[in-house]
Amino acid sequence: MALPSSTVENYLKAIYQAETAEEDDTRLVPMGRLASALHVVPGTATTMVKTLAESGLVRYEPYAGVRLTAAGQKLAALVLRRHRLMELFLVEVVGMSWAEVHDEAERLEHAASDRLIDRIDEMLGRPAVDPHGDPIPDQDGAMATPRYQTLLTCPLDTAVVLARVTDQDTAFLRFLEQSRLTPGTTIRVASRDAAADHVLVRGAGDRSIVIGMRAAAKLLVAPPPPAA
Amino acid sequence: MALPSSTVENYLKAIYQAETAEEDDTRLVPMGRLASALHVVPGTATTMVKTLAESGLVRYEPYAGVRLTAAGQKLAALVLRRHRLMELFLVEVVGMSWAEVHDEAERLEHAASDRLIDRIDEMLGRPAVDPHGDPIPDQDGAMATPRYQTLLTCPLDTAVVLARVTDQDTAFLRFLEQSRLTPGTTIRVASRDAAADHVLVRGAGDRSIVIGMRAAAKLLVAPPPPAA
DNA sequence: ATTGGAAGTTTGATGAGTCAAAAATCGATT
DNA sequence: AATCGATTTTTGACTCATCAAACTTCCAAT
Repeated sequence: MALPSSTVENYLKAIYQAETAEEDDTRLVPMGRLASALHVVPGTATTMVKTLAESGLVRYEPYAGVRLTAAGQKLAALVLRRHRLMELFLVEVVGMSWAEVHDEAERLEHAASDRLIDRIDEMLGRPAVDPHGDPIPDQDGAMATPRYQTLLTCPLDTAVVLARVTDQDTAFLRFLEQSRLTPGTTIRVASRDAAADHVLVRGAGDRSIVIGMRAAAKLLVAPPPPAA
Repeated sequence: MALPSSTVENYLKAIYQAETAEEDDTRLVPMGRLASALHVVPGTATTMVKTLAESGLVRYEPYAGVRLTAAGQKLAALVLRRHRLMELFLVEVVGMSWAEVHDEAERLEHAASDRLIDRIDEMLGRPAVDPHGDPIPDQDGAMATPRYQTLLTCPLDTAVVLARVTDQDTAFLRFLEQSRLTPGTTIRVASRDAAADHVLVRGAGDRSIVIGMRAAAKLLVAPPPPAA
């Protein structure tokens, strides 16, 4: 019941993200997925998960997988809160690039006190989302979870607003930045070609960007806001 | 030669600070002092120091003590750089209190990348000292080390500028803040009484503050700057 | 010179987190 | 239903950092 180690925090975070990555959120997270998300061998994940289960943070079903308990969910959400507030802080206040803050926050999230995090939250005006559009949980671990469409599912030739990017890879983010595909930007999907495995996006300034379908699935969009 | 663990960083920092705490900087740091600074038992310090010696970061003389090599000094200075820039950043940019930033920086110094630290350095205008007056090493680990007097040694009834506080204890710092004894303040020592073990300070707004001699030794002062 | 106590070192053990590799289990296909 | 292959679990070992407690060394006072 002492304060969780950063290893424990990382396991909880990874389980949380694996759970919410699937729309079917009743499914257990298999050990293999968890292990590869954390860059450990499967045996390590099994061992760790069993101790997490003993702490009451997860429910573990041998050979089936793992799921967070309410306590584990709350802790995971608070880790995400620290991570996402830190990211936004690094972008807004420190002036770091959108693409590079993830790795930095990955370490700082375990070192920052609640006091510091709350101060940052206040400075930023209690923001709802981080620079990638990921929602920021509040002090109780509660967060809004809007359901977005992706560039694969949204209507063609219709203006939509890029709302969220579900991949933190630096190179990918740098590409998006260069292509002006950052959250808040209004775009439209011109066409999709399953055979070519690509999507043609009409972005800011009517520029055309072709991205693969795997990448397109990572770009979440919302209907444009009612014109101001 | 991989990146040092935060434990290694803490040992180097503690050795560095123990070395420079004494004016006679040719002396070795005894294990006991190091162990108590790090809140470990002496045996632990001995073991760790031997592995540091194998890495070439310290020179270790059994039963005598330990001293940093050039490599160890540089690494220690870079840890202090991260720590002190972080402290100043937390005060200046985040608006945290002088008294509480030390503990926060104690953890963040191990998590912040060089990139972040350099960005902070730039934001703050490449400052020379942190909020406690401690000098900030540059990227190469070099730092100015002015020799100050203390409230025990400076001339009586002479205006001096409080330059540095060599104790990071939160309660002590809070007391100093309350007493307006913060770096940059011009003060004078009205009297010293060895029998009473106290020093009478005339501070800002001519207020009188009586502090013990142990505390007085922690307040370093410089001659006042030539009047502007 | 001896010696007693302080300081330092060694030894054996522990806990956290990890890997490699052997063993067990599950499930999909025949 | 039997089996093969993928996934998962188990086992044994290892590293890092630590402590407790036994042991050694040093030095200052007799």
